[in-house]
Amino acid sequence: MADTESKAPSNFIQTIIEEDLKTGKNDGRVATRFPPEPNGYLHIGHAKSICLNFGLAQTYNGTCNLRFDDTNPTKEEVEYVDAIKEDVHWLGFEWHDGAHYASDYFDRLYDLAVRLIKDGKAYVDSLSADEIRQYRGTLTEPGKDSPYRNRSVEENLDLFQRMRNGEFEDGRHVLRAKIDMAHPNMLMRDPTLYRIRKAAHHRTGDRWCIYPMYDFTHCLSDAIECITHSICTLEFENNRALYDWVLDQLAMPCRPRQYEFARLNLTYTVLSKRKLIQLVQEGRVSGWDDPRMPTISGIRRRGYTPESIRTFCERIGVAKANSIVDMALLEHTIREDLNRRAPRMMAVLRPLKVTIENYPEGQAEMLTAVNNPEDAAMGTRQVPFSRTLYIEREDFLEDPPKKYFRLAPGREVRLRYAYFITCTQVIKDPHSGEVIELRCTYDPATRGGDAPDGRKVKATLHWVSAEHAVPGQVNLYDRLFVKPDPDEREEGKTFIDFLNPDSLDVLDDCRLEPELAEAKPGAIYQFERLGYFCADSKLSSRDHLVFNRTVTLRDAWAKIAGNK
RNA sequence: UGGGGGAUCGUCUAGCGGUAGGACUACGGACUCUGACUCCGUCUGCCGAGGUUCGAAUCCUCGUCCCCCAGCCA
Repeated sequence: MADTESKAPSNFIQTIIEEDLKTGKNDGRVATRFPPEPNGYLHIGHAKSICLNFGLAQTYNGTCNLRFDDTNPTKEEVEYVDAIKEDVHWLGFEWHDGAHYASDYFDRLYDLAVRLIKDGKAYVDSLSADEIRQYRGTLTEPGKDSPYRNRSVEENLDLFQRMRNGEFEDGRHVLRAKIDMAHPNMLMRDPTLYRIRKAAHHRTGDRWCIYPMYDFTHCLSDAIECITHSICTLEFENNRALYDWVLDQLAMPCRPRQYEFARLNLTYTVLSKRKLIQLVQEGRVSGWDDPRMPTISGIRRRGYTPESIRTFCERIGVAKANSIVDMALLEHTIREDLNRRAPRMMAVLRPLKVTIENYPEGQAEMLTAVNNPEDAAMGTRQVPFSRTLYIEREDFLEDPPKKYFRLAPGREVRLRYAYFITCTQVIKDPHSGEVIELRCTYDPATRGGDAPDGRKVKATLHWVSAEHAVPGQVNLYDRLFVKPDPDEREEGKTFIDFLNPDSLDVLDDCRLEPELAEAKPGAIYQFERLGYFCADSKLSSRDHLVFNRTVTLRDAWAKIAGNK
């Protein structure tokens, strides 16, 4: 309590809430809601809204409802409601009072619509969709009244009842609010309140053949649930007038207020359900939970933690100006989190054979490796070393450029937690000329990785013992799009044209430190010097290990090398 | 051209008449058995023009640019 009072509001919505609290509005109650339509999977943009709404409830000791905005049976499915629940839970939030559904309010909504008709505030229109569009006017020209606008209350009541009874085909009639066909706000030109849709609803089945529209449903659902602050995104600013109009006509016990904030945009990805569903349907990704997808399920499978997502949502802030957040911030928050908690392991993704010529054949020994230098409590483990090893192909260069510290002919480097080795000979495939093996010598005095004579090496390489290593597949993921803003208009092109052809690189000949054989699906690791990885929650098993790269480590060398 | 919103470092964001601050990025350095982490340092910003004021990102005026709205989607 003292905590929330002493902290300065961190965004304009908190400022509003604190003002409301100060003036005693809503009896000091704060009630928010997260209202997804179950017509797709949640993405990182929704995470912003979830963190905001649930976070506000936590901060001000209020409540936050989960409410499915399920008023369009032709687009909604239970698969989506289940996925949404799972995602909200995974993010770390518990909704108040069980899941709510707008469809739970269909009866009440219907009664309220009848009341509007009785009050002469709504009428059944029998114009076709096309005609309604024509009658609406344009941005600069007023619309004109429908010829059905002045039907009697009795006739409207009768027609609406018969709409409900299923006497008419889809599109034959609609219920409209009677507001003002010349209103400068297009949404106020007699908006549609109900339409006929002879479709089964995922919860109400075929009990209904008329369904309420968003603008009628949302505000009343908020009022029914006694929401105090109804927070939505900027594109609903125009809808606020209608939100208020509906609530003003129907005296509800609670009077919620709508506030709008800018939705999240992220570089190198797209965050619109329409586009994400297209990626899935066209098979550009393996599914909603493809680790390249910005969906919560994709991000989760990629190895992101809920904590890192919440931190991200805090850092991006909440404001009213549209913006595009740099993907680098998201990557920073996951690195920050994983650095603290991910056990370190050694994994060689593109193996290059190394023979330690002066190490006895058939011998092996265990060396002690630190599990996490950031957390001593995570302890140590034993890693086997032997005469034949694998190192990363990119850690050897026959003709190294200036600042390249790694292995090269005649050069000495350290094998992490093991020994100093020196490259004495390079063996190439006689046909291709490709380097296929390195012959090296090791210095037995450097066991553990320190030279008693104090000599230094510039590089430390990760490695695995050939006979002890376990095979595995590693999926290297990169940004889904090549352009920071795939939606940016370019002649004749769509966002599909900017998909990154290299967003997935499957490496199936990787050699992993033995301990990784025990990796449980979803387990997170840092593969030293490479990045953070997680065992794929769907595909990884003891028999076939599959790891997903969550994010690379920051890489100073890549920058140096890349700049030339 | 109607109505509704919005403009602060490269990016996101604070500021509420009194020295423009933070985070990310970038760059430089220190440290290092991960070219990681950590630490230190540097660069860059109030959309423009007027006005009010001792003093303006903040108040006023006039512009400019950007976003949203013409679904029986949400």
